[in-house]
Amino acid sequence: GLIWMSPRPPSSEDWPKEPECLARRKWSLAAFPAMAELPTCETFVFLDLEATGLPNAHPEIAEISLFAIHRFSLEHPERDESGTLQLPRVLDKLTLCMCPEQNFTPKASEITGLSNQNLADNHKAGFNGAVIRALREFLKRQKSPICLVAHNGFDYDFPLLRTELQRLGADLPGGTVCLDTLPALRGLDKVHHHSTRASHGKKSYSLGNLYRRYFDDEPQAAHSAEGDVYALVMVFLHRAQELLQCVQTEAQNWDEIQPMYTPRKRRLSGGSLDA
DNA sequence: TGCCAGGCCCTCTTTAGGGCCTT
Repeated sequence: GLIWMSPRPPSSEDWPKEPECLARRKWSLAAFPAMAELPTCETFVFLDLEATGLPNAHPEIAEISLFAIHRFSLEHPERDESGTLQLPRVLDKLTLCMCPEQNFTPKASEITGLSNQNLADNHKAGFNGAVIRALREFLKRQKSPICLVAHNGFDYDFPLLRTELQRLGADLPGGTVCLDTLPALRGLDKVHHHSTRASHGKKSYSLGNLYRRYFDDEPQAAHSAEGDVYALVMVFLHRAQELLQCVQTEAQNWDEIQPMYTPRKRRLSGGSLDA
């Protein structure tokens, strides 16, 4: 006879016991099956965007930087004689600059050092087909599955990148997942907090402050895309073992990332998207 | 003219407010 394989709703027994960073996570039905099927990510692509403003300004990307690092280098960090963590093997690095059509907010221009005038003076093209092809080819060179990593990425970098891609009718390769180091690190600290409550006051989890706290040093080239990716890689590396565990349960499918805003469609420039 | 992010977290909380975090 026919055996009816009813899909069983997730029960508390299905919730991962390890790592504890997820003890307080609120599970959504949408996230659950994806988590169960998530294969081990091979490559971690750390990324950062500089853009014309914050989400309320409907920003456009002006600079993007990506460092591709294999999980092996994150699992086996190297230190120099003094014990200082060394930047892991960066397999490929891509930094692109583009002239946005949207005006920079004064604050965005101030902190990034980018401006519409300067990018136009340098005859820089916008976020176009050539950018998308470069991104795709860059990702194609990395062993999959790929996990994108960004700080506050769920609320900023990933939705904005999705918006810019959507504007040109493009998207990233299927199967890509993404991780946000901001909630991941907060979650990790929360788990251990009860034992060290009095030791630190309120901690800032901005990328710059994490870097200062972990390395007792000033981040270099802050608010350049490449400088911030460097800081992000080092911050990740400092807690790589824990964060790599979090990926299995905290990562989201790229397909589930909602665009930051609905873009006005733009004519594709910079050539066709066909490979 | 009037609009102007938003999800998460903490707390003097849950009938709420405010700060963080990203540019």
